[in-house]
Amino acid sequence: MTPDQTPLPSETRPPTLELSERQRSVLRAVVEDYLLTATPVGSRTLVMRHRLDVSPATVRSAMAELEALGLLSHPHTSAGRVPSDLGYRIYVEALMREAQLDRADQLMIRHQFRQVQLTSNEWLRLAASILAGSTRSAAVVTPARSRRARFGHVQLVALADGSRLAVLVLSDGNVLQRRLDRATVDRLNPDAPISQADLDGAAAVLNAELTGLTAPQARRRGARLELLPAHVAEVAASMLEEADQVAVEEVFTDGIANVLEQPEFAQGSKLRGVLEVLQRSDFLAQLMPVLARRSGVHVIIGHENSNDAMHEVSLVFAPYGAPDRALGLLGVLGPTRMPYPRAIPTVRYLSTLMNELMTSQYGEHHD
Amino acid sequence: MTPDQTPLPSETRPPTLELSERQRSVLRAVVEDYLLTATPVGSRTLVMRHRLDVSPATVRSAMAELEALGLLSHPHTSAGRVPSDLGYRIYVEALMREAQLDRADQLMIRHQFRQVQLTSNEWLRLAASILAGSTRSAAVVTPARSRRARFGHVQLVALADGSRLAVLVLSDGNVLQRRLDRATVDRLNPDAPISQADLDGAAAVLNAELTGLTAPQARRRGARLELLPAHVAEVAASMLEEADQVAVEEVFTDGIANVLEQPEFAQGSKLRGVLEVLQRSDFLAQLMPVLARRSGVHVIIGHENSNDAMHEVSLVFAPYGAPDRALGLLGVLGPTRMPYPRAIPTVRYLSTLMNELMTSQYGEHHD
DNA sequence: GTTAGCACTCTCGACCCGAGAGTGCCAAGT
DNA sequence: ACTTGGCACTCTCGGGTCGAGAGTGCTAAC
Repeated sequence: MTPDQTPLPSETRPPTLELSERQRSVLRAVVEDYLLTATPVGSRTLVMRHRLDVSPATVRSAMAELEALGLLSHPHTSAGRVPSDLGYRIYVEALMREAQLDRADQLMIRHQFRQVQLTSNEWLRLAASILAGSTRSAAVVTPARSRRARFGHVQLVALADGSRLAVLVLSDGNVLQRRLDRATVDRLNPDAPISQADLDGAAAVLNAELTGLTAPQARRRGARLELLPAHVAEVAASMLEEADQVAVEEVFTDGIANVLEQPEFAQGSKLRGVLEVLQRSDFLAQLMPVLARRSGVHVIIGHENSNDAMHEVSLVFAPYGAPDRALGLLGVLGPTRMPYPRAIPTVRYLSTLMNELMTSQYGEHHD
Repeated sequence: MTPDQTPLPSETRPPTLELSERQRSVLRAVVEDYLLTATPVGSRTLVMRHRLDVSPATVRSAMAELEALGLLSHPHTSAGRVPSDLGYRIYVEALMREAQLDRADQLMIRHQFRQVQLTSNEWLRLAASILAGSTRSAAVVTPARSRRARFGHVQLVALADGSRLAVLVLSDGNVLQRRLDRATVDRLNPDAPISQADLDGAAAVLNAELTGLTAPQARRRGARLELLPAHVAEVAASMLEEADQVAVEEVFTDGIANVLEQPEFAQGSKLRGVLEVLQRSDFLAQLMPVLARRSGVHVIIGHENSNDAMHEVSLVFAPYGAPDRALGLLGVLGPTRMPYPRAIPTVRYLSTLMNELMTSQYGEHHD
């Protein structure tokens, strides 16, 4: 029942489970209290609020031990204790209870997805919105893309205004479209065929050439594309380029306002760096291979994050999509004082749900 | 040379131009000083910094007059003056200089658009990024959509996994795609034709039925769609539905972090309401008709905004796109202490640039 | 109409101080 | 050996005071 998280590259295993039963329950109580109140928690209030059947003095000594182990910290003498990043990790891995989302919540979420006939992008939007609302944190969802997608089907359409539309279906289920404006069409091929029939012929050539190839393979075969009519070759090259930038180019976020409300980020400038990193798409792109290595929920707490700007936030993320096909990311971002017991099951459930939706949408895969 | 802004529904014209030359120059100096420093500005520093050839005492009396007119306000006795919303408006309409973007900036922006072969959505992303960077405010860009778009061309594609892809080109240049998963295909039509030729035939029927119609017209003709094969009718209905929700469903924002840095929003919770309103798409949808009524830059300052949550922010927005075709919104959002002299020319330039791009992309229109 | 002078007001930061919370340690109890 | 009550100690936080500084409004003189 212990959930499936890992610290990132996780250099060395922390001195985890050498904790006594008392230490464990005190740590759990401190974390859970702090998650709710956001104020350092003292021995007295801890005993009262969590019905520990010991005296504050006993709790104090346990706290001192936990602090020596690096799981708790003191803002200053004579304030209560606050969990350290390591403390949160122990909590998440060993102390947190109930790692399953309520049946009721599951149904509610499912219902929202069922309610409307949604297109793929709006699934992502909805997923972000649900994540944000349910965890009161910022949610991030990236579309599912495959690094090794193969060309499926190309379709060329002649439009009334003289421009051309190219639609490319990839094997990972994504659809790319590119429009060639009339100026380009004219430049490339002043007397190009503009009948739909001609374009169908060109598309047939492209399909024969490209279907089943990955973008790099197709590029290697680029020389032979030169034989194609100029305006078709242009489309093909442009498509290749686009299919190749698998970088996460589009990110759906929601609930940034939630994080603004957290006392940790009350003076908004602290969030600035985080937002900027999040915007820079390479951050998520960089996260992708790490998360993709193993399915399930990954938790990255504070300094475990390799990026300096993220030292004060936690991420709860999961990949979704079939591991050998298109992969996307989905998760939440918040202060290290993140409601893990809520966030982790929610992210897990949503990732499995998205898996379901994607396979039902695109059918089983065969290759 | 006076720029082309309007207060929103603008109930009554403010007691605008009854200002003496002295009052005008003092108001201008106060606004420009405050835009830079964000601190209430006093008579002494004003005279020094802006080389007014009068004594502080003279400035003080002018300030008192301006305050009586409601253009300046006092945070408290014995602090400097701060422009009121009305003061900003007078400034924007009558006092602001140089309403043209530098040639250098124009070229730089153009260059960024030229540099990469971008698809339509990435234009929007780039536009938002440029706006945000150039004005140090939050930028908002919505895609161009037409309320009265007509159906252009429908294409149906049979995919390898048994699902169908429908691509619909609208007269406003937008391309919608919808995928029918295999389960739906099977349910609707267990022994549906799956050859591409069959789908081409069905597409031809759809094209004949729908081309040139608006979504409402097409819906009225819905009865006749029943004659179509079930799986095609399903696509058509689903497309109709999608084409009809012209609501601004997708909004590109950038630079929210910029606003977080402004002292006005230092304690982030003030931004919360603003972000929420911005997320709720109906806000922009509601703005659209107002802005669309006249092209050019519209400035909405603080309380001029009908929405309560926006009482402390200013918007500098412009529509883009041909007025009788697809229309989108583009602009920036920041504190009422917005750098208008920078923001207005930038928004104006970007809106004309997007106009250019769209017409060159989609060609001239004929109907 | 403009300016210098002047009394007045208000904020802001520094400082102090006491209350309160919480700790660490020690000695006594079980 | 662990637990507990007691106690001295430390540190923050809020309130209050105070002086400096900035800025105003008014008035009288230019």
